[in-house]
Amino acid sequence: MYIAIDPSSGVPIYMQIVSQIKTGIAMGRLLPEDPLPSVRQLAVELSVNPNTVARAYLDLEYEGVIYKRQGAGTFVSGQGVEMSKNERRKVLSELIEKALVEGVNLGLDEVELRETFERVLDKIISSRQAEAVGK
Amino acid sequence: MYIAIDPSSGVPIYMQIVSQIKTGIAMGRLLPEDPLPSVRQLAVELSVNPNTVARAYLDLEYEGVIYKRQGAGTFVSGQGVEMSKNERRKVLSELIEKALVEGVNLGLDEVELRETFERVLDKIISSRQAEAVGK
DNA sequence: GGTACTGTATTAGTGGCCTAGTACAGTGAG
DNA sequence: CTCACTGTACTAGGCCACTAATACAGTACC
Repeated sequence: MYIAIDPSSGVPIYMQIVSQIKTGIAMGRLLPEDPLPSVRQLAVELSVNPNTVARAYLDLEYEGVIYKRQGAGTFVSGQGVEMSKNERRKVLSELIEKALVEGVNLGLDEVELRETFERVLDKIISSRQAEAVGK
Repeated sequence: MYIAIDPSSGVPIYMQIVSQIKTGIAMGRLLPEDPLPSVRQLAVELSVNPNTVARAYLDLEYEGVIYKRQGAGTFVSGQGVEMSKNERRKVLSELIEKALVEGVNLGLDEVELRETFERVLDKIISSRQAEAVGK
Protein backbone atom coordinates (compact mmCIF):
# COMPACT_ATOMS: atom_id res chain seq x y z
CA MET A 1 0.00 0.00 0.00
CA TYR A 2 1.89 2.97 -1.27
CA ILE A 3 0.69 6.38 -0.26
CA ALA A 4 1.87 9.54 -1.96
CA ILE A 5 1.49 12.91 -0.33
CA ASP A 6 1.57 16.28 -2.01
CA PRO A 7 2.28 18.81 0.74
CA SER A 8 1.72 21.73 -1.63
CA SER A 9 -1.69 20.64 -2.88
CA GLY A 10 -3.57 22.59 -0.27
CA VAL A 11 -5.39 19.46 0.80
CA PRO A 12 -4.55 18.59 4.41
CA ILE A 13 -2.10 15.71 4.72
CA TYR A 14 -4.36 13.66 6.93
CA MET A 15 -7.16 13.96 4.39
CA GLN A 16 -4.91 12.78 1.61
CA ILE A 17 -4.07 9.73 3.68
CA VAL A 18 -7.73 9.11 4.42
CA SER A 19 -8.85 9.31 0.84
CA GLN A 20 -6.04 7.16 -0.49
CA ILE A 21 -6.75 4.42 2.01
CA LYS A 22 -10.45 4.62 1.25
CA THR A 23 -9.69 4.32 -2.44
CA GLY A 24 -7.37 1.40 -1.76
CA ILE A 25 -10.12 -0.41 0.08
CA ALA A 26 -12.77 0.37 -2.52
CA MET A 27 -10.45 -0.81 -5.29
CA GLY A 28 -9.78 -4.06 -3.45
CA ARG A 29 -6.08 -3.36 -3.05
CA LEU A 30 -6.68 -3.51 0.68
CA LEU A 31 -8.76 -6.44 1.86
CA PRO A 32 -10.54 -6.97 5.18
CA GLU A 33 -8.10 -7.81 8.00
CA ASP A 34 -5.13 -6.51 6.02
CA PRO A 35 -2.77 -4.59 8.33
CA LEU A 36 -2.11 -0.94 7.68
CA PRO A 37 1.36 0.49 8.26
CA SER A 38 1.89 1.58 11.83
CA VAL A 39 1.39 5.20 12.73
CA ARG A 40 5.13 5.71 13.21
CA GLN A 41 6.21 3.78 10.16
CA LEU A 42 3.93 5.70 7.81
CA ALA A 43 4.89 8.93 9.53
CA VAL A 44 8.55 8.27 8.75
CA GLU A 45 7.78 7.33 5.14
CA LEU A 46 5.85 10.54 4.59
CA SER A 47 8.18 12.69 6.71
CA VAL A 48 5.28 13.69 8.88
CA ASN A 49 4.43 13.67 12.55
CA PRO A 50 2.94 10.43 13.90
CA ASN A 51 -0.03 12.39 15.17
CA THR A 52 -0.89 13.41 11.65
CA VAL A 53 -1.16 9.78 10.61
CA ALA A 54 -3.05 9.02 13.81
CA ARG A 55 -5.49 11.78 12.90
CA ALA A 56 -6.15 10.09 9.57
CA TYR A 57 -6.60 6.69 11.20
CA LEU A 58 -8.95 8.25 13.71
CA ASP A 59 -11.21 9.49 10.93
CA LEU A 60 -11.12 6.12 9.22
CA GLU A 61 -11.95 4.33 12.44
CA TYR A 62 -14.78 6.72 13.15
CA GLU A 63 -16.23 5.90 9.76
CA GLY A 64 -15.84 2.22 10.47
CA VAL A 65 -13.53 1.26 7.62
CA ILE A 66 -10.60 0.32 9.89
CA TYR A 67 -10.15 -0.77 13.47
CA LYS A 68 -7.25 -0.52 15.89
CA ARG A 69 -5.85 -2.76 18.58
CA GLN A 70 -3.47 -1.19 21.07
CA GLY A 71 -0.02 -2.66 20.72
CA ALA A 72 -0.99 -4.79 17.78
CA GLY A 73 -1.71 -2.37 14.99
CA THR A 74 -4.39 -1.12 12.64
CA PHE A 75 -6.43 -3.27 10.28
CA VAL A 76 -9.00 -3.01 7.54
CA SER A 77 -12.38 -3.90 8.95
CA GLY A 78 -14.65 -6.22 7.01
CA GLN A 79 -17.89 -4.45 6.15
CA GLY A 80 -17.88 -2.06 9.05
CA VAL A 81 -19.98 1.11 8.85
CA GLU A 82 -22.89 1.04 11.20
CA MET A 83 -25.52 2.95 9.26
CA SER A 84 -28.94 2.11 7.99
CA LYS A 85 -29.36 1.44 4.31
CA ASN A 86 -31.26 4.69 3.98
CA GLU A 87 -28.53 6.73 5.58
CA ARG A 88 -25.93 5.21 3.30
CA ARG A 89 -28.02 5.95 0.26
CA LYS A 90 -28.50 9.51 1.40
CA VAL A 91 -24.77 10.05 1.83
CA LEU A 92 -24.15 8.57 -1.59
CA SER A 93 -26.95 10.58 -3.17
CA GLU A 94 -25.51 13.83 -1.91
CA LEU A 95 -22.08 13.05 -3.29
CA ILE A 96 -23.47 12.00 -6.63
CA GLU A 97 -25.66 15.07 -6.80
CA LYS A 98 -22.67 17.23 -6.13
CA ALA A 99 -20.79 15.51 -8.95
CA LEU A 100 -23.69 15.78 -11.38
CA VAL A 101 -24.44 19.40 -10.56
CA GLU A 102 -20.82 20.11 -11.33
CA GLY A 103 -21.03 18.11 -14.52
CA VAL A 104 -24.09 19.97 -15.74
CA ASN A 105 -22.47 23.31 -14.97
CA LEU A 106 -19.49 22.15 -16.98
CA GLY A 107 -21.84 21.83 -19.92
CA LEU A 108 -21.85 18.05 -20.11
CA ASP A 109 -25.03 16.40 -21.31
CA GLU A 110 -26.95 13.40 -20.04
CA VAL A 111 -25.13 10.97 -22.28
CA GLU A 112 -21.73 12.18 -21.17
CA LEU A 113 -22.73 12.01 -17.53
CA ARG A 114 -23.85 8.41 -17.97
CA GLU A 115 -20.73 7.45 -19.89
CA THR A 116 -18.45 8.92 -17.27
CA PHE A 117 -20.33 7.18 -14.50
CA GLU A 118 -20.14 3.81 -16.25
CA ARG A 119 -16.47 4.21 -16.94
CA VAL A 120 -15.60 4.99 -13.34
CA LEU A 121 -17.85 2.27 -12.01
CA ASP A 122 -16.32 -0.31 -14.33
CA LYS A 123 -12.85 0.73 -13.24
CA ILE A 124 -13.71 0.08 -9.61
CA ILE A 125 -15.56 -3.17 -10.24
CA SER A 126 -12.86 -4.65 -12.43
CA SER A 127 -10.13 -3.59 -10.03
CA ARG A 128 -11.89 -5.35 -7.18
CA GLN A 129 -12.28 -8.52 -9.22
CA ALA A 130 -8.63 -8.49 -10.28
CA GLU A 131 -7.45 -8.10 -6.68
CA ALA A 132 -9.84 -10.77 -5.44
CA VAL A 133 -8.50 -13.48 -7.74
CA GLY A 134 -4.91 -12.37 -7.18
CA LYS A 135 -4.98 -13.29 -3.51
CA MET B 1 -33.97 32.19 -6.12
CA TYR B 2 -34.16 31.58 -2.42
CA ILE B 3 -30.95 30.83 -0.62
CA ALA B 4 -30.87 29.41 2.87
CA ILE B 5 -27.78 29.64 5.01
CA ASP B 6 -26.94 27.58 8.04
CA PRO B 7 -24.26 29.51 9.93
CA SER B 8 -23.72 26.65 12.35
CA SER B 9 -23.17 23.96 9.75
CA GLY B 10 -19.41 24.44 9.69
CA VAL B 11 -19.50 24.96 5.95
CA PRO B 12 -18.29 28.46 5.11
CA ILE B 13 -21.13 30.84 4.21
CA TYR B 14 -19.67 31.74 0.84
CA MET B 15 -19.41 28.06 -0.08
CA GLN B 16 -23.04 27.49 0.81
CA ILE B 17 -23.99 30.35 -1.48
CA VAL B 18 -21.80 28.96 -4.26
CA SER B 19 -23.21 25.46 -4.09
CA GLN B 20 -26.81 26.59 -3.92
CA ILE B 21 -26.45 28.81 -6.94
CA LYS B 22 -24.70 26.02 -8.81
CA THR B 23 -27.50 23.67 -7.93
CA GLY B 24 -30.06 26.26 -9.01
CA ILE B 25 -28.39 26.55 -12.39
CA ALA B 26 -28.02 22.81 -12.83
CA MET B 27 -31.65 22.28 -11.91
CA GLY B 28 -32.76 24.89 -14.40
CA ARG B 29 -34.24 27.17 -11.76
CA LEU B 30 -31.73 29.77 -12.93
CA LEU B 31 -31.48 30.20 -16.68
CA PRO B 32 -28.78 31.90 -18.76
CA GLU B 33 -28.92 35.71 -18.50
CA ASP B 34 -31.06 35.57 -15.37
CA PRO B 35 -29.94 38.23 -12.92
CA LEU B 36 -28.67 37.23 -9.52
CA PRO B 37 -29.51 39.34 -6.47
CA SER B 38 -27.04 42.15 -5.94
CA VAL B 39 -24.20 41.66 -3.53
CA ARG B 40 -25.75 44.08 -1.04
CA GLN B 41 -29.29 42.79 -1.38
CA LEU B 42 -28.33 39.18 -0.77
CA ALA B 43 -26.03 40.27 2.04
CA VAL B 44 -28.96 41.94 3.79
CA GLU B 45 -31.21 38.93 3.26
CA LEU B 46 -28.65 36.59 4.76
CA SER B 47 -27.51 39.04 7.45
CA VAL B 48 -23.99 38.82 6.15
CA ASN B 49 -21.30 41.19 4.97
CA PRO B 50 -21.45 42.18 1.29
CA ASN B 51 -17.89 40.98 0.87
CA THR B 52 -18.95 37.49 1.82
CA VAL B 53 -21.45 37.41 -1.01
CA ALA B 54 -18.87 38.99 -3.30
CA ARG B 55 -16.48 36.20 -2.37
CA ALA B 56 -19.06 33.64 -3.49
CA TYR B 57 -19.73 35.48 -6.74
CA LEU B 58 -15.98 35.68 -7.34
CA ASP B 59 -15.69 31.91 -7.18
CA LEU B 60 -18.65 31.45 -9.48
CA GLU B 61 -17.26 33.93 -11.96
CA TYR B 62 -13.87 32.23 -11.85
CA GLU B 63 -15.56 28.97 -12.73
CA GLY B 64 -17.41 30.67 -15.54
CA VAL B 65 -20.97 30.03 -14.43
CA ILE B 66 -21.81 33.71 -13.89
CA TYR B 67 -20.53 37.04 -15.14
CA LYS B 68 -20.56 40.51 -13.69
CA ARG B 69 -20.97 43.98 -15.14
CA GLN B 70 -19.91 46.88 -12.94
CA GLY B 71 -22.88 49.00 -12.01
CA ALA B 72 -25.30 46.68 -13.76
CA GLY B 73 -25.27 43.50 -11.75
CA THR B 74 -24.48 39.81 -11.90
CA PHE B 75 -25.96 37.32 -14.36
CA VAL B 76 -26.00 33.65 -15.14
CA SER B 77 -23.73 33.01 -18.09
CA GLY B 78 -24.95 30.80 -20.90
CA GLN B 79 -22.64 27.83 -21.21
CA GLY B 80 -19.56 29.50 -19.86
CA VAL B 81 -16.71 27.35 -18.58
CA GLU B 82 -13.68 27.55 -20.80
CA MET B 83 -12.30 24.04 -20.51
CA SER B 84 -11.64 21.30 -22.96
CA LYS B 85 -13.99 18.38 -23.07
CA ASN B 86 -11.26 16.22 -21.62
CA GLU B 87 -10.66 18.50 -18.69
CA ARG B 88 -14.37 18.60 -17.91
CA ARG B 89 -14.59 14.85 -18.02
CA LYS B 90 -11.61 14.58 -15.73
CA VAL B 91 -13.15 16.90 -13.17
CA LEU B 92 -16.39 14.96 -13.33
CA SER B 93 -14.60 11.61 -13.14
CA GLU B 94 -12.82 12.60 -9.97
CA LEU B 95 -16.02 13.68 -8.29
CA ILE B 96 -17.84 10.55 -9.34
CA GLU B 97 -14.95 8.38 -8.21
CA LYS B 98 -15.02 10.06 -4.86
CA ALA B 99 -18.73 9.36 -4.58
CA LEU B 100 -18.40 5.73 -5.65
CA VAL B 101 -15.41 5.04 -3.42
CA GLU B 102 -17.53 6.30 -0.57
CA GLY B 103 -20.43 4.18 -1.70
CA VAL B 104 -18.35 1.02 -1.85
CA ASN B 105 -16.90 1.70 1.58
CA LEU B 106 -20.44 2.11 2.84
CA GLY B 107 -21.05 -1.44 1.72
CA LEU B 108 -23.32 -0.65 -1.20
CA ASP B 109 -23.19 -2.97 -4.19
CA GLU B 110 -23.07 -2.30 -7.88
CA VAL B 111 -26.82 -2.41 -8.30
CA GLU B 112 -27.38 0.10 -5.52
CA LEU B 113 -24.74 2.43 -6.91
CA ARG B 114 -26.43 2.34 -10.32
CA GLU B 115 -29.89 2.86 -8.84
CA THR B 116 -28.78 5.84 -6.83
CA PHE B 117 -27.05 7.37 -9.81
CA GLU B 118 -30.12 6.97 -12.01
CA ARG B 119 -32.39 8.44 -9.37
CA VAL B 120 -30.26 11.54 -8.90
CA LEU B 121 -29.76 11.99 -12.62
CA ASP B 122 -33.48 11.72 -13.30
CA LYS B 123 -34.19 14.27 -10.63
CA ILE B 124 -31.90 16.78 -12.30
CA ILE B 125 -33.06 16.06 -15.83
CA SER B 126 -36.75 16.27 -15.00
CA SER B 127 -36.25 19.45 -13.00
CA ARG B 128 -34.54 21.09 -15.94
CA GLN B 129 -37.33 20.08 -18.27
CA ALA B 130 -40.01 21.34 -15.92
CA GLU B 131 -38.31 24.73 -15.60
CA ALA B 132 -37.74 24.97 -19.34
CA VAL B 133 -41.40 24.60 -20.24
CA GLY B 134 -42.48 26.83 -17.38
CA LYS B 135 -40.70 29.86 -18.82
C1' DG C 1 9.94 -9.10 33.08
C1' DG C 2 12.10 -6.59 29.71
C1' DT C 3 12.31 -4.80 25.15
C1' DA C 4 10.39 -3.10 21.19
C1' DC C 5 6.80 -2.42 19.06
C1' DT C 6 1.84 -0.67 18.83
C1' DG C 7 -1.63 3.51 19.50
C1' DT C 8 -2.87 7.75 22.80
C1' DA C 9 -2.91 12.09 25.29
C1' DT C 10 -1.56 16.76 26.14
C1' DT C 11 0.04 20.95 24.85
C1' DA C 12 1.27 24.46 21.86
C1' DG C 13 2.20 27.29 17.92
C1' DT C 14 1.67 28.85 13.28
C1' DG C 15 -0.78 29.87 9.41
C1' DG C 16 -4.48 31.08 6.89
C1' DC C 17 -9.35 30.87 6.08
C1' DC C 18 -13.35 33.45 6.77
C1' DT C 19 -15.80 37.40 7.78
C1' DA C 20 -16.51 42.22 8.64
C1' DG C 21 -15.84 47.58 8.46
C1' DT C 22 -15.27 50.99 5.61
C1' DA C 23 -14.01 53.60 1.75
C1' DC C 24 -13.52 53.59 -3.37
C1' DA C 25 -15.04 53.10 -8.38
C1' DG C 26 -17.91 52.12 -12.35
C1' DT C 27 -22.66 52.37 -14.69
C1' DG C 28 -27.21 53.81 -16.02
C1' DA C 29 -31.58 56.44 -15.61
C1' DG C 30 -33.65 60.66 -14.93
C1' DC D 1 -24.79 66.03 -13.71
C1' DT D 2 -26.52 63.69 -10.12
C1' DC D 3 -28.27 60.06 -7.58
C1' DA D 4 -28.84 55.54 -6.53
C1' DC D 5 -27.63 51.64 -7.62
C1' DT D 6 -24.03 48.14 -9.09
C1' DG D 7 -19.34 45.58 -7.84
C1' DT D 8 -14.29 46.37 -5.77
C1' DA D 9 -10.22 47.25 -2.75
C1' DC D 10 -7.98 47.44 1.43
C1' DT D 11 -7.37 46.44 6.08
C1' DA D 12 -7.81 43.87 10.03
C1' DG D 13 -8.98 40.61 13.39
C1' DG D 14 -10.81 36.23 15.32
C1' DC D 15 -11.01 31.69 15.23
C1' DC D 16 -9.77 27.14 14.24
C1' DA D 17 -7.70 23.71 11.39
C1' DC D 18 -3.49 21.49 10.99
C1' DT D 19 0.74 19.94 12.41
C1' DA D 20 4.31 19.03 15.60
C1' DA D 21 7.01 17.85 20.26
C1' DT D 22 6.99 15.10 23.68
C1' DA D 23 5.56 12.07 27.13
C1' DC D 24 2.31 8.30 28.38
C1' DA D 25 -0.01 3.59 28.01
C1' DG D 26 -1.20 -0.87 26.22
C1' DT D 27 0.27 -5.41 23.88
C1' DA D 28 3.19 -9.13 22.07
C1' DC D 29 6.96 -11.98 22.24
C1' DC D 30 11.32 -13.70 23.57
